[in-house]
Amino acid sequence: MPKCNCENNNLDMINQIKKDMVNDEVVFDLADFFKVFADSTRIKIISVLLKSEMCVCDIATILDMSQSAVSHQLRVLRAGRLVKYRKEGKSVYYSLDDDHVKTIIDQGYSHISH
Amino acid sequence: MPKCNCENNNLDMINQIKKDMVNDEVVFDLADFFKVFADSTRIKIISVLLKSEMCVCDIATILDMSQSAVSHQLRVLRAGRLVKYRKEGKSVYYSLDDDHVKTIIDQGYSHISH
DNA sequence: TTTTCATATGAACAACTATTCATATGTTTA
DNA sequence: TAAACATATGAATAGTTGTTCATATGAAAA
Repeated sequence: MPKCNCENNNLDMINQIKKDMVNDEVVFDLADFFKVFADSTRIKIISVLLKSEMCVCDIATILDMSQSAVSHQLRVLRAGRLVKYRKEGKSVYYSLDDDHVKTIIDQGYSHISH
Repeated sequence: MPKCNCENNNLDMINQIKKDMVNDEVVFDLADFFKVFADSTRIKIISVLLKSEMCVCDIATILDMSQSAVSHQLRVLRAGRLVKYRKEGKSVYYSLDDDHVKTIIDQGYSHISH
């Protein structure tokens, strides 16, 4: 089955690892989860929400972005279950809805500042 | 400056958060870091390397992928400084090169299995 | 040295994604 | 009720990304 002759990798080991591989669907879900963090706009939105609950318009103001662009990205954050929201009058207030978010962001910072 | 009347967000607060916002370049770097995790192929490669150092060909065999596709993705992992490699004869052995990798993957799993 | 093998890489293409623009929805105020 | 406001969303577009195919590089074997 292996096409090469990497001398330290025997067939048994390869077959074992292949068998132990995580289910494809789980891997896709995990990749989708990280995709949420893989955009600078969404990271900025998360950064703002780490400081305070905030309405869409104020997020747009702080980030110098259009209301539409922010709303589209909040939709992605919602789909990823990273934010929750509450409606109050005409406004919608978003806030973080996951304990892992800060941890993951911090791990990321920790890495890039090697 | 704020275009809306979200009553609990005053101008001072908005300006303060705006001023405290992380530098754009850092945010881009952070997004780029998470982009590395935002692909199922790369997550699979990382999963394999979490178990053992491995040559390119064996990774391709385990994941049922072309050598070229794996090599291209290893390049991305290398650029993100997530893997290191050593050459031995004709083969190149890759392994994980960052303590945060397992932590971040685990955090991800922790989230998606809510 | 020539061939074979393991890996890397450039170009091309298809699929995906973020933003913009226009508009819809739903709430409050006049 | 009509107008104004805050947010959401669909369509279109530009930019990005992952894979394939062909080929290059570099090392070992014949």
